[in-house]
Amino acid sequence: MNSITANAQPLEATVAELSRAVGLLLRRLRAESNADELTWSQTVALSHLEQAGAMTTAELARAEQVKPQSMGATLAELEREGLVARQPHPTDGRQVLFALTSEGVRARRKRSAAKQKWLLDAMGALDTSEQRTLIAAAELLKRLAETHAEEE
Amino acid sequence: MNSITANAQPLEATVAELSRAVGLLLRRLRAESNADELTWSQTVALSHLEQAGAMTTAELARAEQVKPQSMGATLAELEREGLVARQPHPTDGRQVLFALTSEGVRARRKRSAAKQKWLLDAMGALDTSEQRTLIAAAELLKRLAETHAEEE
DNA sequence: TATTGTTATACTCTATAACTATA
DNA sequence: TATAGTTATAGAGTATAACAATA
Repeated sequence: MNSITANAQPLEATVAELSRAVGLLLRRLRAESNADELTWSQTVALSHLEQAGAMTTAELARAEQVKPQSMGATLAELEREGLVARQPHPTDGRQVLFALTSEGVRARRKRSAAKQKWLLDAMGALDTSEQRTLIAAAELLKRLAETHAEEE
Repeated sequence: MNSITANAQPLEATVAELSRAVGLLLRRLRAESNADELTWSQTVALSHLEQAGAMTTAELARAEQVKPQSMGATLAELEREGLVARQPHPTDGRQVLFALTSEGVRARRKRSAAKQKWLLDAMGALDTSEQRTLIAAAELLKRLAETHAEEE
């Protein structure tokens, strides 16, 4: 319809394909994750804690855009497994800080590599320009996910 | 470590970021989907049937890389809601073809636009080169998701 | 009053296992 | 025997609602 051939595809079709691709890939990531002892959600929570040192339930929930109750369930499970531990918040008695235990650190290091190995291998099989596309896309997808719905 | 600056980031970091971005976006897509009367999985199944006309449980399961039992559950729910109907397979008595009913077509058309409206809006807010990146990424993500794990 | 977290409950999505019917 | 589908069961992930403690 116009001369920008790379954009000839209507945005609707791209949205549909992108949605489906994202669904397929996440299902695959979860399935691979299950081969390990950590679930997908647990892995994500642990990696936040590894980066940040200690976070509250509410902070983690905001980072992953889930409800605090949902994150609370994930943290409770990790705590039961001894991978995270609570610390009192220094100034606010309502809040609870969670941090990796030494076993949590160990588990995280040991498993994170193996966990996403298939994706690493699959990405390694792409050529350099394709890898660059995905690096850029990761940033864009994050931005899309964080777009507010209440903009209309 | 080398001169290709766009690739200076280790692939591991990209894999982690891409995984997380995909998780965030799908969670968001599901949440928006719930505002509708169709769930995410139902929507995906309906769009396959809309494109293909009629498909068997096994075909749909393969297309979405889930087990036949899982797809069977989704189809059973859609059937209960009157959005899809069974047809006997012309030559194989074991197989069952599913197709959209007229209500299924109507529901699909009516809802598909609204369903992904926020993503359409969000993508519309990106510039042309960013949109192009996502168009290319959709294809790559699909390819990644379909990579076999058993390659090692 | 507002915020943080917890407990209780339910729904969606998906899997595995065991089964029936047909090829 | 192999394949398509169904039924039963379970676990992960998430949500909403109602509550308690603290700010």
